[in-house]
Amino acid sequence: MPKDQRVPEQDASGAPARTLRADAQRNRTRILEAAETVFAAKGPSASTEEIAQKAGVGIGTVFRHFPTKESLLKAIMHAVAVRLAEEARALAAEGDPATALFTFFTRTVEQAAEQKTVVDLLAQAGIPVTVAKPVLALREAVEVLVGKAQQAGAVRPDVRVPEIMALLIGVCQASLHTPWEPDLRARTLAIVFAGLRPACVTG
Amino acid sequence: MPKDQRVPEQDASGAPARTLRADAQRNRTRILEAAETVFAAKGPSASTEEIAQKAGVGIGTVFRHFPTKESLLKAIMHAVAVRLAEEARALAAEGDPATALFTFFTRTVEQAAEQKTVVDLLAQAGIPVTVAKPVLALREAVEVLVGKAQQAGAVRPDVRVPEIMALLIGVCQASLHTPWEPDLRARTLAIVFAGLRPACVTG
Amino acid sequence: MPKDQRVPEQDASGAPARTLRADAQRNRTRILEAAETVFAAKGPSASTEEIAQKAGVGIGTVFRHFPTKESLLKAIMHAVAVRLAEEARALAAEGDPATALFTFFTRTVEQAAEQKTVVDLLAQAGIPVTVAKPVLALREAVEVLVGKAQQAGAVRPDVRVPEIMALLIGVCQASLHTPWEPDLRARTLAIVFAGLRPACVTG
Amino acid sequence: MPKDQRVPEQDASGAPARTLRADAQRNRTRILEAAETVFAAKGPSASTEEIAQKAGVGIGTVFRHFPTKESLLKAIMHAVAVRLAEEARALAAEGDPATALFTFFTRTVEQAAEQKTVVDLLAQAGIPVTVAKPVLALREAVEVLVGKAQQAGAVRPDVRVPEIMALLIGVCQASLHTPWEPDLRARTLAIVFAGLRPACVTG
DNA sequence: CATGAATGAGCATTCATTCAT
DNA sequence: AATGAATGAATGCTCATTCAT
Repeated sequence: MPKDQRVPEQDASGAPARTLRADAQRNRTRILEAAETVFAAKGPSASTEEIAQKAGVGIGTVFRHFPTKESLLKAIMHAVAVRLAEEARALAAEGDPATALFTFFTRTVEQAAEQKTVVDLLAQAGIPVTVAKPVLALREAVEVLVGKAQQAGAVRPDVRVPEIMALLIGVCQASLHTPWEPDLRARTLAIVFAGLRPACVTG
Repeated sequence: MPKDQRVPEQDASGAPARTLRADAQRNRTRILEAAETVFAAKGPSASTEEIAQKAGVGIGTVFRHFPTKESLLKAIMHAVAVRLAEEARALAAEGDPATALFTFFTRTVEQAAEQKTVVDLLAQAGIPVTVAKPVLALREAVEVLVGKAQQAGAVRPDVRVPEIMALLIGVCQASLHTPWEPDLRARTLAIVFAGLRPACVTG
Repeated sequence: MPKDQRVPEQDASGAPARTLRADAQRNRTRILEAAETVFAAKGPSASTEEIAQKAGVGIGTVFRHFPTKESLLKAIMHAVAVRLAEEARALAAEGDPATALFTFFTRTVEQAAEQKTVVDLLAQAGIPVTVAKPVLALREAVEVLVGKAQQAGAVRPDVRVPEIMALLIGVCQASLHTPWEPDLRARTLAIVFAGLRPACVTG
Repeated sequence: MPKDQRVPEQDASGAPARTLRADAQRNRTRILEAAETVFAAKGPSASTEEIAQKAGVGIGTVFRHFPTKESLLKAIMHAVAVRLAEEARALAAEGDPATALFTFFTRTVEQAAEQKTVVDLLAQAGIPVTVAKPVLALREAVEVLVGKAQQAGAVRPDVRVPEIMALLIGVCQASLHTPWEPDLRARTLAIVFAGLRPACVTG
């Protein structure tokens, strides 16, 4: 029945498997943005109604796009996961292997300080077998970074990915509850990074 | 017929500045215990009714003692803070200065893995100027531990308390979202501890 | 470029007094069929959206043809009424006057067991002055059947149409709530038919 | 914890398995009454809010007593079932065996004409194995009536209970959709009763 | 003081209906 | 004409909080 011009999906934004009319696409984006903002500010218990309002759409529109509050949350998580994974891959491709992991770590923590959502995502990215594809992609990207850092001798060879993820999650979480005074974040990360580097003679 | 012997408040339990009838005091304690259990299991969104039930009292009794759900949460946080501070002080008094901090850190993380409440507390204990007395007491106790560890040469002298608190919070939070496989926790802590120890020749 | 040949309305399908484009007519039919199926299965609380989907048209199209859910329901009722009236007339024309009424009665009940819609229709066909033409047509057709049955001596002369309609409605309704075990329906109808036949010596 | 005077449950009113404070009992009754009225008028799709309003209580109170809309409906059904079963038993005990069944039948239909709820109940009392106890009790009471009527020779011996229930349901349903003109109900019942009575010589 | 019934604002979700494309 | 996205009132249900018993 469709006689309208479909729009190819730019999947980078954690989007649905369907093609949408232009205006629907626009609304979908606005809803996601609003949701990201609101959830970031108030956590996942924020009301769907508020999101609809902030997005400037009716409540029904939100539920047409995301049939469940949880599905909306998931969509945002995916978007964030995709973004982080891209950053990780970019750093792995271009950056200095010896510092890329640390850079990624630092940037992610910086984002987390402002975006509760990043933290919530990472919470899901935890260590166990996570199902969602974008989250897995993120973990794989981090694995690459870790591998390169170890080959470059910047990270001890016996360190494994799970504990790095745990630390990443942890510092991000901490940043939520910590109005990092100017360089507290830097000092905290310095400790973690020092712990990751190969030891020397440690008498 | 006075079955009304007043009881002085034992302030260690983060209690109110009033004296209570013996049975009231008993109820207060039962409510706190129930709340700690329930909140630990389900997080702060657990329903007040459930707590009342577990405590074996009516809802009204809960609200008589804690006029707000939030005030109940706060009371528990205080209790936890007091407990942790005591552990810290005990370790500072008795333990080996070189390891006491690490021991405290490890124990706290272990508790956090089971007690969501510990994590929530630490979140409040963050870095900024926290008002609540018990929380301040906790931070002071940690300061002592850090000081001793530094004097013993077990922690780098330039490390300050705020970043240690941040790491403590972080690893605790992470433990919530991480079904720590057998020794993941140990490996994660190892990295943090390595980062805290004095470096050697680090060229 | 007129692909616009108007088509006169075949009123037998309970349709509107307008002429429609050929494709519109086709859609109208598909919607009615879908609605009959869906309403038959789920009753009148079925969602309009589901009907649109089953008909393979957009929601908007449904509402263009039937400006209200109720109007759609009414249209279906009419269609069913027309069908039943036709059956009644056919039986009156061809069948044995002594049994035609009973046959019609039986067939209708059989249909009702599967088609909630038939029951709903009959509910409207009740006894009072019903406005809708197709429903009146049905009642007239039944009147003919009754008249012939009475002339044939198969039905007591003092029986009137309203109570027959009431019984028809009733047994149909009952069939909805009664997983007729093999011949329960037959036994139930037998009682009704026995009640309709002329008594004998009844002392 | 309870220190208040409990009230023994008068189970005849389809009541819960709990004892209630006097005021709660009062509210429960008012809710049931309101619900019976409202459901009778608008069918089971009537809104719970409306019932609360009519009962003069808050919405929360309704849900405290009946945690689900369906549970409320069920409670009413039970109450009706109990009432009908009592009428049946009373007639079986005191009445003339030859007419008791017919009297019960007639009375029930009379009630149904005004109380949609009676009809809805009977719909559930259908023929199959119904689980709810009060409904079973009703069917058993009817069985007794039928048995006595057959022993008295007022009902043909080959008639079984299921078809009588089906007819009862049917006529009740019909009465809902039929503003029975003065004696239409009587004439309809006359046919059913004639069908139930032993035939004579029926040539 | 203790109790638990009552309250009602708040929330996720559905669905008939409207309207821009 | 057809489409399906948008709308928002309505609904069932939860839960912190109040208050009569």
